[in-house]
Amino acid sequence: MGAARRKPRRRPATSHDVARAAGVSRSAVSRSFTEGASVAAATRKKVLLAARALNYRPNLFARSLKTSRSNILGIALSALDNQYYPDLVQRLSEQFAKAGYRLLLFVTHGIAGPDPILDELLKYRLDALILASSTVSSALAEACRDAGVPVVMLNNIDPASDVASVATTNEAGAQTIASFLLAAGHRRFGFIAGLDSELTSYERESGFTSQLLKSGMAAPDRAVGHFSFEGAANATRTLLKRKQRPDAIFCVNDHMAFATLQIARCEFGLEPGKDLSVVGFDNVPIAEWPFFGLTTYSQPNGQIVARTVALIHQALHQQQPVTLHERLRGELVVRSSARRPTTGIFTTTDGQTAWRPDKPLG
Amino acid sequence: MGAARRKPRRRPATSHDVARAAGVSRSAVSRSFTEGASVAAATRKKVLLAARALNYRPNLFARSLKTSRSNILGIALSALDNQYYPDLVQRLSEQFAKAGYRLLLFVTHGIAGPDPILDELLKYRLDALILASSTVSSALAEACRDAGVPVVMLNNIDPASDVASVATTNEAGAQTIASFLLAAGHRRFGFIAGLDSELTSYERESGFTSQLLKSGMAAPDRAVGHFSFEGAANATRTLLKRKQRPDAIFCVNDHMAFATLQIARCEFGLEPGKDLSVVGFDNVPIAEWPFFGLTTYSQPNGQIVARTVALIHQALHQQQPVTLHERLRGELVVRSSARRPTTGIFTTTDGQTAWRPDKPLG
DNA sequence: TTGAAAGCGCTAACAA
DNA sequence: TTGTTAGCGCTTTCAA
Repeated sequence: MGAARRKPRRRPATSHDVARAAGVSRSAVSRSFTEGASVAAATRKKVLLAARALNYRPNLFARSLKTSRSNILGIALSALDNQYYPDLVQRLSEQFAKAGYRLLLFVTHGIAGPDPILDELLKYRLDALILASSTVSSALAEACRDAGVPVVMLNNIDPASDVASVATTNEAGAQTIASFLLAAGHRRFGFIAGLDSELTSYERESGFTSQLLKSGMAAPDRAVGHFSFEGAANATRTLLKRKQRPDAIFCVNDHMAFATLQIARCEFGLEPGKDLSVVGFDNVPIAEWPFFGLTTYSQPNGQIVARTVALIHQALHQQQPVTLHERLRGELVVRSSARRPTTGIFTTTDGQTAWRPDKPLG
Repeated sequence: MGAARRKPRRRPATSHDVARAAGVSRSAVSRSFTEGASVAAATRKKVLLAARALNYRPNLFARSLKTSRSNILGIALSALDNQYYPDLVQRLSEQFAKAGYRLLLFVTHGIAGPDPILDELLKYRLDALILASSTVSSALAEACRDAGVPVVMLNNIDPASDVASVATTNEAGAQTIASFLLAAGHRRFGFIAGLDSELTSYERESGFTSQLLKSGMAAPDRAVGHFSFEGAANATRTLLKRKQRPDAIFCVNDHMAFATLQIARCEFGLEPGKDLSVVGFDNVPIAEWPFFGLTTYSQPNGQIVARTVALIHQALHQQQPVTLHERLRGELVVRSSARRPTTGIFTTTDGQTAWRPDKPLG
């Protein structure tokens, strides 16, 4: 079947082949494929024609040897089961593709020390590295940076480190959530943490708690959910079994909030938004599904990605290394999983219902 | 802050640097980093020591120039929002990492013709290409194959093409679902297709319909959901608004089944598993969440990935190109979204509840 | 077991 | 604008 049309074509054509076919030098071929190089239009046309005929495409790895630019970016991820990441990866992939970069995937499931993956990362001459794994240490980031690879950490800030990072305003977001729940009349709060060692989790907890204390409330009853569904389910059971159970729970991310929502309803018979308010953080795509209707603080993924692209572009095209900690503001998206305050609700430009405090938070 | 400990280290160390430091030739360095090369133990130790001191790591791209092996695999995906893919990608990434390969990501959102992405793919000297996007044409696959890049298509078979593929037994799975629903006493069926042009969708529909007809039933009432949540929501509304509404709906994948479940309950007040049976296909991670409890035909992702690894290994280490269409059997995982038959239910070795027909299907 | 030498495919001075 | 030349960092014959 179709054996006749199979071309063996053992070795792909090289610039040498094209040069010969077009009757020019290899430099002319190279220049024809380089944006803004000085080639006569006629020459380029000849070359492109020959190239097409021979199915020639410049070998990027050979090019990278000369230019020391691979056009490949590494991206380190851990939990792809957390719905937040697929969306982020898709956006990053799209935006970087536009700029001529591809993403090389490194899935690091909870690696502690920097060493095992570091060798792997450095073997490929990555133009830059995006660390989007919350379990990855900033030591790894620094090692890469010291090896000359620009690094951007996504949603995983280490203020003590001078590695560039882009993140959401976790603390302000959590403060907004606290104010929102207070404005809705809640007085007994629960909090489900991710991992105590994790800064993102800490920042959100800190913002939430500080805002409650500032308003004269008690600190929230807390449990740790380990960023996993099962962990969050257990944390929810712990909180809801207390004699004085909370009537509002803030989960450090949506993934865990989904667990809380389901355990509350299925095991405790509590109606989210009525008997219990549940708020998450991330605004992952399925948060808007009718079964969840999760009220959650959205991460501005579009902006996060745009800034990441800009930062890496800057690191690649300027002399001095980028050392910046950027914070991007999200929005509290209001749905049905939490009771609504009577004031402060508005509609955003993209048609979502959101909430902001009447007066800016301290 | 910490400026003192920053090492500039402009250019990474090369084998030449290491050779000089260790007092050996560059060949000796190369051999020390090559599995099974003939080097004296003492020499290798010297080299490794010097390498460590200089932070040397072989440049994979330079190596690939000589060996014409990049150790990079391309993976083309479209819908990362479909929960099926993150799990697949994670498994592929893990298994291939073990074998020394990395995945380079190509997110193709519904590209029609082969050309735009083909150039991109071929610029990188990929050792092989995994096509896991259902919207990608087999023409693209053939173009890559003809360019000398082994291709494996995942869950996207084109029987007319001789490109290797690994897929689930879609037809048998759908037949099992039909039998399951029949055994549970259903007599009025609905079907939500993905895309009419898509073979996976067609195979599942064909298996479902043929089994119903074989049992003397009418063909299912059908609507097209375009593999999207909104599309499936609309398809569900269409089916449930009929005067003779179906009491069992098979959705071509889980992603759409979630939409059906929610529309049925939230907009039509139907209780899944009681008033209406809903069955999906894939068994994505969240199918087991309490709110869904989706009865669905599982894809054997572990096996799919294992076979993909094997196929690519084979294509890379043997002479003749691999041209195989592999089919792997899944299991109908029984949860609560569909009424259960009284017989045929059993527990699998990994503790899941599943169903098989009493006598094998024709 | 080791080193010398050639070359993988490309780009970038430099000179013409 | 073009071709010549010299590598980028590595592996791999081939001799020693």
